[in-house]
Amino acid sequence: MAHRSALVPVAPKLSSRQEQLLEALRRAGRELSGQDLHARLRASATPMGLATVYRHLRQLQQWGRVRCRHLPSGEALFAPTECDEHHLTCVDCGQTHRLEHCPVHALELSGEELRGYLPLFHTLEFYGLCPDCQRRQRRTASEAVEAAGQSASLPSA
Amino acid sequence: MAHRSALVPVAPKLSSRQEQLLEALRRAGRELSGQDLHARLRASATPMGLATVYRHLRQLQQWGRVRCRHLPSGEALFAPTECDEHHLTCVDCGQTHRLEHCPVHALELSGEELRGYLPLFHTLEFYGLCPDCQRRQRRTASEAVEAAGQSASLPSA
DNA sequence: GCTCAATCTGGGAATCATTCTCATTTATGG
DNA sequence: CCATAAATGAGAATGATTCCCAGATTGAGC
Repeated sequence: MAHRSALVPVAPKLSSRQEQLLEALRRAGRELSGQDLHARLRASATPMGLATVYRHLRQLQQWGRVRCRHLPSGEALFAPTECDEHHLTCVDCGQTHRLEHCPVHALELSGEELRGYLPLFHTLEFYGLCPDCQRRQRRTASEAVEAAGQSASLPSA
Repeated sequence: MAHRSALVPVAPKLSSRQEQLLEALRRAGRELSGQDLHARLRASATPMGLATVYRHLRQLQQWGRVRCRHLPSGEALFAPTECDEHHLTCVDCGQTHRLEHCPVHALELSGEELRGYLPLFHTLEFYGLCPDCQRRQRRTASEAVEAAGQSASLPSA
């Protein structure tokens, strides 16, 4: 991934609260929601209000230091941009798995496609049905078919 | 893209309301939010309540007929899965552009990585700052620097 | 055509993450 | 120590989505 220092127009020194927030994200070792972060910092020596957490998250995102993705539930998850990972998520139960091997290596947009944007980060997310939810849905479907009262099939799963 | 017919466990005939919803999405020619769809259908001969819109959208998503992505604002946008496109979105103002050329062609997960999931769809989204927001931020930053009444420099990183 | 049960539907309340408001606190410079 | 600006957080406001439930619709069986 290209280093941001050369590109970002505002490459600001972070305030101590911003450092604190980013550090908490790094320590977590996994993506956290705004609420998660608030809860974690609440326990620390210098708690941070929810409004402040969200304010800084947005700022850090615009500075390219933090990226954000959304679960199917709508919950927003944040992580440091240097932690560039992708996921496989069940659209039913919401369970998500980190992908070990990034399926795309050099992921970049051409200059033309950039339209003058300053690139900050990207998300690549896969969605599907996890084995449990597949089973549950198959079961429900069978019941529906039975209820529909038919003859022939039930292609033996 | 692999056709779903062979894969999806429940490849159900859609109810007429579900067809109506999917058709509205197709006609729109762009991604729509649940609220958008509700508003559009409200005008039709057979309006659909908000609860029903969301119910069917979820169901269609689990059947692999509809995919969903989230704007930075958290708003969820839906589109038919056959319409497989990606975007470049400004993390500040939220403006989004459709990418004309998909930057990745064959995007697939290995069997091992699938963990038994039934793949339904994926999203690949790029985020950055649009030219306007870059300018605005540069301006703000300069003011800040002036206000800070500098001297030497930003201790680089 | 009629009856009954199961399903579908939509209005409105409930939820919940996020944002906004604004009074207070903190930092900075003089 | 004073004055001004920036940062902060408590709590209200917002807004999308989901939940609840009573009424409407459907389809099977008669």
